[in-house]
This record gives sequence, structure tokens and C-alpha cells, in this order.
Amino acid sequence: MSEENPRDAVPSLNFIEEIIEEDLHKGKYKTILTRFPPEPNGYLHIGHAKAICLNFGLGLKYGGKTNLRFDDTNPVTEETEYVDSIKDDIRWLGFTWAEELYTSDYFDTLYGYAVNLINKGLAYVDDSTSEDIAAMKGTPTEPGRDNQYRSRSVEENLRLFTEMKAGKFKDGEKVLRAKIDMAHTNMLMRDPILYRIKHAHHHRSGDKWCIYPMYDFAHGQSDSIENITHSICTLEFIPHRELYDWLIEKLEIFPSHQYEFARLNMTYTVMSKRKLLQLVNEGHVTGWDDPRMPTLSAFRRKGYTPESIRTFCDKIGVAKRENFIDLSLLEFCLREDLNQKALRVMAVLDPVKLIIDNFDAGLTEELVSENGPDESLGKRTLQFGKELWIEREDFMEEPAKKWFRLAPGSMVRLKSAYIITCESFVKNEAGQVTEIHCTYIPESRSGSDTSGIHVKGTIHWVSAAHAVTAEVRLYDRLFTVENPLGEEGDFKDSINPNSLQIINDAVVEPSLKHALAENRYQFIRKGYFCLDKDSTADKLVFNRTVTLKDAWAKEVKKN
RNA sequence: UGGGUUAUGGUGUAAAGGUAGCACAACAGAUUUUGAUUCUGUUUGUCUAGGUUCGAAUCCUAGUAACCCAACCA
Repeated sequence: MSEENPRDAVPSLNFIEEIIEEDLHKGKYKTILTRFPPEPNGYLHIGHAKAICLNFGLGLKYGGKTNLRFDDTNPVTEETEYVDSIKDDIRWLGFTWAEELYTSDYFDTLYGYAVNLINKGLAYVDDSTSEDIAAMKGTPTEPGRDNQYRSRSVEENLRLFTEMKAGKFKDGEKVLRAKIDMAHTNMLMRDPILYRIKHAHHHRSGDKWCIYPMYDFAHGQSDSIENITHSICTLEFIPHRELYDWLIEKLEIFPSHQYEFARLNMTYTVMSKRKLLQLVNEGHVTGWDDPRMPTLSAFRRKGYTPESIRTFCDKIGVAKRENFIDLSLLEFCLREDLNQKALRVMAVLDPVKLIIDNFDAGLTEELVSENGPDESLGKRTLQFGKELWIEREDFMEEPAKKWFRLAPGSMVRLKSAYIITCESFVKNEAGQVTEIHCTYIPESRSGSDTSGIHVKGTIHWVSAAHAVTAEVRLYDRLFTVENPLGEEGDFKDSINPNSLQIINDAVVEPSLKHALAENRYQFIRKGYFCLDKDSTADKLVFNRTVTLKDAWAKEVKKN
């Protein structure tokens, strides 16, 4: 190729990167500062990962920085437990914040801003009930109306606001509102509430305050205090931008700018913190880190790698259009990563006994197997004997079309061991297969096969004499439908009743006795697994991270 | 019946008036001591109707659809 295709030469930018590059190019900023601003009232989910990767990624890409700022202006829903989990999740994803900040640290400054606004005649204390405020606000199609409190004097407003701060009033008795325009087409500009009274203990400021700023009078101001250049949030905040800019202008403070992108939606799950909290509180899952949840702590426990989530966030892109991402894309990113990292081991989830009739009963043969396709993963020794456990589903009494596993008379290879021929099988009264008898071909030993025989199927196995019992937890999607919110009725009606299957007596190869929590394993032919935190020295517990792609399952489905 | 935002294959996302590309998914085949991985190939798209232009996903006009806004939540 002598000529370069300009399409390949220029990597495409998302719309926020375009804005930043233009700002930098024009010299509007020398460097950028972004922020990730979670409210500590729940655990972070995969949707937050998109925002984290965006904000931190931009900081990294353009040589700027990113702050972590807890948006803690509502003491009744916020807790330190959430602060800690959020920090853990961000670190796990692999990002480092420049500064750890709290909106609550700005309460004094914010109070001063409010006084400033009152002095300018741009804010007033309103005695109305919340019902009255709502009634006077109008609707999207009808303008709101001014009330009697709107015309209070600056002096009176100052006095009342001071008294609000001093705790002279009960919750809900008074609020401070901006004086903008009750007939504005943007509902948020109809004299938005700036401060409300809440006699509540705050997780950081304790009992110092009984008035707390609203989101609109905290977020943009915090951005400004920190000199955030690009304040990135999700689409539903678009109408807030007008107010964001108005307040910055009237307060005459550093002009941060807000840009909005579309939040992540994904099939077979829900992404709202409120709904996730509901699933936790109502016991549909065991907690925020239940591996069926879309939270980062759940993905981590389930065995997802941070790299796979970052790749995913990179692949889904950033735009302003509503999106609905296939879960399969996330799983693709995961498998791609795990395929390189996972140690291959053998585990039988649904064991049935296989007896090799022509193998010495007392003998244990040691075989060497690779730990994975990449040589750097090393090798290990396997024990092989007369009696083995194999997967029940790898034997078919009456083989289906294109079946190339075990069946009466058929040959398969035992992974890393020998080729065997199925001679007979035994059933109990219930009609269940209890024993499969085979003969092995001594010359077919893995690595030194001189038999010249080629078989189509290879199956995994565990020596019965050396097997270790383990609990294995198989997870499936939490909901049975792609969009639980799109269904009639409650989203919880679509919960998958089979989202968790616990296998108590799986048998795994003995090397797994020393399984490490930080390792990823591929149970050959069954999927990727990791050690669960419930695992103990006496009892191994594994989580299935994700299945392998299964072409045979598709084949079966077709017929 | 107000204001705002967005429309490109099944799902995402590029193309800044000049070849509609990439990824996932789906399908077909090759390889395979994991029915995995890997490799090859195929199907499917510019919301609609007009207009400008040699040429329109892109510009203009008029529609249509989806989403957001009436919390003392963020």
C-alpha cells in the first residue's frame, strides 16, 4: 500500500473529544479538568463505568486531571458505606483521581453564594408548602404564577435565610428560591428551589447544618469552585444547563461548561439505582454484590476483569442518542480477555462414572497438561486412573445427528490423556446411566500418540480417586426479557426464576485445592470461573463468570 | 396541547457535499486434543416527502417517530 487512506489515518473522535480538541486548539484552556460526581446513595453500576471511563479517559488522553467528587447534598439518603464502595470500584476499574472532594466541603461557600444572590435581589425565601409551590409552578404547557413571597425585600430575605440556617424553622416550612421567571418555557427556570430545610445528620458535616443546597445550587457551583473545564453528565440534565449557566453568570464565578451524553442501557438488566435498591431490599438478590446484579462490585465478584469493562466502554462509544446495548457485546469483551488470561483446568459439573476396563485398578498414571494455549501459562501434572468422572451430558445412549462425543461403540479422546472406546453402560432402575465402560488405547497417549487414530470429539474428565468436591454457582441473566422496563406491569415480573443454579457436588481436579482468588480459570468446555468470596479451606465455591460460546447448543436448538 | 434532545443494518458507532465503513449479533465454511480460540466468507442500513447540486447520510423546506422536563432527588 503506497497510499494511505485518510479514513484510516484519522481516528474518529466522539463529540466531546471534538469539543475539547477545539477548546485546546483555540487556547480556551491550557489543560482540562473533568470530574466524576457520584452521589453516595448506592453502588456503582456498569452505566457508571461508562461515565467513569469517559471522564477519567478524557483526563488521561488530553494530559489533564479528573477529580472524584461526592455529590452529598442530601443527608437522608447518603452513607459512608457507599463512599467506600464507590472508591473501591473506581480503583478496581483502574483509575486514579487527582483529588477526593465532597460537595459538603463547600457548604460554607455555597451559603455565601446564596446570600450574594439574595443581596442582588435574585433569590427569596418562600413560605409556601411544597404542594402550593407545585401548584403555582404550572405545567410544561401552562406558565406558572408569582406568589406573594416573591416580592419580599432583600432585608427580610436575608433575615429569614439566616433564621433558616439557625434552625428556627421546621423541615419544609421555608425554602430559598432563585427569582428568575415563573412563566419560563423551561420548567427549571421557574424560580427553582436553591435551599431546603432538613434537620438531618450528614455523613460528613454532622449536625452543623439544617439547610442543604439542592443539586442545581451545588453541582455547577462545585464544578466552578474546582475549576472544572468540562462537566460531563447524562442527557436528562440538558434542561438544567440553562440554570447551570444562569447561576454561574449571576454569581460571577469561574465558568465551567456542561456537556451531556446518552447514558448506557443494556439488555436483560435494569440500570436505575432506585430499582437496584429495590431488588436488594426485597431480597430478589442477596446484596449489591450478588453476581446477578449489574453493579461493578457484582461483576467483580462474578469474575469480570476491569480490562474487559474498559474495553466494553470503549466499544460502545459516546453519543447523544438513546442506546440499548446487547449484553453479548459485554460478554464478547469479557471472553476476549479471559481467553488470554484464564488457566485451563478440568471440572465435571454433573458427574457420571466412567470405568476403563483395560486399565490397572491400582495404578495412577501422571500426565502432563498445558495450563492454556499460551505456553507462558506453564504446565501441570494430572492424575489418571481406572475410574474417572465425566460429564453426564457427554454421553448419549442414542446419539443424535452430528454427535461426536461418547455413545455406545464410539471413540473420543480424554483431554490430555488417551483415546477411549465406549463398550457398554449400566443403568439403574430409574433408567439413569450409572456407569460407562470403556477400553483405552495405550498408544494414543497425549503428546506421544502413535495410534494413528483421529477422533472428532475430546471430552474433559477428573480422576475419581483424586477428585475434589466443590460448590459451583451458575448464573444466568437476571431478567427473562431484553427490556424489563418495556413490559406491562412491574419490572420485577420479568425476573428470571432460574438466574442462579447451585451445584453442590461438582468434582474438580485436585490442583484447584490451591485455587487463588485473583486467578481466572477456564473449566475446559464449560466456561470461565473464579473463586467466590464464600470459599473456605474446607469448601471450595466457584462462580461461573460466563459460559463459553456453544455451537453445539445452537445446533441442538435448531433441530 | 409548551420547551428541549435525537433519528445510519437486529444492536451500537463512523463517514464534516465525492467509494455508506467498523464492531457485536446472525448465517455459511476451514482449522482444532476445548463443538472454545483462530481464520475465511455472507446477509442486513442513511425516518418520510419534496428541493438545492454534476453529486446529499451530510445543505434547505415540510412532516413523522422516540426520549427528557410539572421531586423541598441527583
